[in-house]
Amino acid sequence: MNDDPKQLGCDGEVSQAARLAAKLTALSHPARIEILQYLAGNGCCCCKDVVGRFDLAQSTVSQHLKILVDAGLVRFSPEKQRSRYEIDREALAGLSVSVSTLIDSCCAVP
Amino acid sequence: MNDDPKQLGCDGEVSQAARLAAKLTALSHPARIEILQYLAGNGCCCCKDVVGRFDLAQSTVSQHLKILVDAGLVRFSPEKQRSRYEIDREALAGLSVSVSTLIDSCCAVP
DNA sequence: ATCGTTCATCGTCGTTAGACGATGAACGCT
DNA sequence: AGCGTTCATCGTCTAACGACGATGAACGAT
Repeated sequence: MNDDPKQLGCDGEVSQAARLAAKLTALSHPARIEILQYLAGNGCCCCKDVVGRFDLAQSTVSQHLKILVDAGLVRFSPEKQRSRYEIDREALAGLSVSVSTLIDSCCAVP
Repeated sequence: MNDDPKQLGCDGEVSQAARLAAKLTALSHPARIEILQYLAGNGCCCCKDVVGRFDLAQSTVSQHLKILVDAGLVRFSPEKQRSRYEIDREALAGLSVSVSTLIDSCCAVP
């Protein structure tokens, strides 16, 4: 385990960390955490609902929602007029497992 | 639960999301995830060890380590010459709980 | 005393994030 | 047809990130 020339695996390990980091990036903003909680508490929301809830411009909220959608944490249905945003519970559960796994592996004493 | 004027709690909830977001920001970079794993696997390391492991400049590694330390995920002992960096397992465990709590609360059906 | 190591910090540079207003498309309603 | 709503997108601006090289301090070793 010490004879690696330089960094960390050819692709598998790197992209795994990168994938997790991408999802964590989506979660690493207070507004997005609270938007997620709001979505969770309200099942299904349109952008306007969220806008009315936070002190942010509509474009900003739309951006944050897009980031959450792109990260795969929120599902998006381009409804006719008011698009619907909904928590992706499976994805969130998966992320929870990933984080736990990472942290557990870091906390385990070798 | 719908009569809040605008955003989200006066301070408690907001700063809780902000605090979590701050820690997640530290975790939201592939290099830092891998540095964390490396520290976990090696108990206690100096900066040079990490530098030799990753394909990053010493100053960059030092920066990443500082971010992890500032987030409270890594403990730092300014040893004489080679400073020691060590995983803070308690903090990591606490973060794991925070993330799980957040996600569980988001996955719970109201 | 001098040299090599280690490391934090500074300054720089290019890129991205975060916030906003403005705009225009799509739609419901009258 | 015309109006109001909703929303994604664009452009802009500032601030922060990520990476680097250079520098200097602190220390061990010779």
